[in-house]
Amino acid sequence: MVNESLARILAPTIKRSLADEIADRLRNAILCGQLAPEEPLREAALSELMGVSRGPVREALSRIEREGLAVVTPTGRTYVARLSRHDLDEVFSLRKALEQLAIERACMYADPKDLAELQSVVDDMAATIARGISEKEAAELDLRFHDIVYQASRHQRLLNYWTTLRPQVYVMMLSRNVASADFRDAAVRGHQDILDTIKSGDKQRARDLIGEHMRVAYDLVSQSYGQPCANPDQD
Amino acid sequence: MVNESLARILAPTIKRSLADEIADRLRNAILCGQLAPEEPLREAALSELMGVSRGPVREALSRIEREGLAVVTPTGRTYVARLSRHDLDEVFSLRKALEQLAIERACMYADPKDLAELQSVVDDMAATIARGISEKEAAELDLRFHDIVYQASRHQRLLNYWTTLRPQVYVMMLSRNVASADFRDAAVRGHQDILDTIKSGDKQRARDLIGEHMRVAYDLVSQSYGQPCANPDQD
DNA sequence: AAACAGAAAATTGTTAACTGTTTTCAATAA
DNA sequence: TTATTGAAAACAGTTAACAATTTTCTGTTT
Repeated sequence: MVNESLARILAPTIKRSLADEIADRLRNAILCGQLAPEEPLREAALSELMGVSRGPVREALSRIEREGLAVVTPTGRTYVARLSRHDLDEVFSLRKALEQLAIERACMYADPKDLAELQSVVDDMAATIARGISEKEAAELDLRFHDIVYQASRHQRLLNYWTTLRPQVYVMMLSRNVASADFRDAAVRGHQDILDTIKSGDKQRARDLIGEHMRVAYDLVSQSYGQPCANPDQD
Repeated sequence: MVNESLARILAPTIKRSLADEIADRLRNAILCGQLAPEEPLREAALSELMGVSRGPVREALSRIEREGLAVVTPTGRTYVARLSRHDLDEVFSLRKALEQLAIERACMYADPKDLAELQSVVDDMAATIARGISEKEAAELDLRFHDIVYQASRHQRLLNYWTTLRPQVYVMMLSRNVASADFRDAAVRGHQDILDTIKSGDKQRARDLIGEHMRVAYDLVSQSYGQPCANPDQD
């Protein structure tokens, strides 16, 4: 066998089906707001617009639906999802449960490479905030940090679940307030604390910290969603 | 508007696509062991066997894969999944996180109908154990109890996640020991305790109880999967 | 024997046409 | 004007054929 870096360069090209690409393009269009909530997603129209047949579009729509970015009526019509406060509560309560599991395992399994990547994201955050951060940048840096935590948790199923929940979290973060003063002040310190706790290996403290982190994230996003829910989960 | 019972009778027939039905049949075949682990799932062969075209079969296979009952190679070949100890650890750690969220919410939202259904399952368990319970019956009654907890949690996304995880849990429970003496002795009391705690509304106690319940379930199934993992999650 | 190359078969990815249902719209009646 | 009906259009579900890729097989070479 040859050396490792050559193996990486010559590694088998990962097969991406048309459906994968179509799903990516649709997801982007929705996340950028080019496809607004409630807008119908018609297989025929999309396939024509995107220059492919209905098959791959159909498959892509099914993924977009799984990710919660589209909803399907009982009669099979698909529309871009409009996320309500109820959705917000569901997404964040679920996310909290997943993140707590992820960070516990990250405490056990994170290797130096994971830790370095986490630190690099925190540093990026500090630098970007210093020169003025946009909503989009704030959301993407934040999510990238958590992506690495899931990666470090060494739990394929957990990562899959996060991958399907992630786009909804992104949509909600973009609906304002994420780059607010509160965020700018707290984000760097908050994520650095989490990283330090992962390094320390203190699972219980990590759990508590990420729980609080989720509560803060929820509150921040919550302002854009009308009157809050009676009991936004305290424990 | 007419009366309620008539409305129920004349209610719209839920549209089930061919893909839905094919997925059900494939899932059953796998759960019954008629399709053994590693067995290839070929679109053409299955479509012929099941008397439909490849389209619905393709869609069904994608769902079966999502449920973890099948795996797809990088080149698109699909096989019945063989679940390893590593999968067992993943499934049960994830399940624990989901169940803890579910039961907390069940403490808040369960209505008398949910509680009655839970009690009825516990009673069924007692009766079935008294007359000799099979592996299959044990697994199905156990899962039915937890289904109701998720239903009572009033959390659509959480229920969806459970629905995709459930078949893997079922497979693992069937791989022996679930109807063992340990199970028979503990199952009824264990589930009754959980139900009573939901009734009491004590979220923290419910969380702890279901956490312990998951540990017991893990240990029971674990025996069939070779040497245990270093740290099967203690907290 | 083991490794390789090339042809043949098998299999998935993609497309386009067909079928049945749902939705829309316009004409008609209350 | 507001319901109701029926026809037309739009749409998703399904199928079958085609294209591209992967796997298997077989003969050849080392």
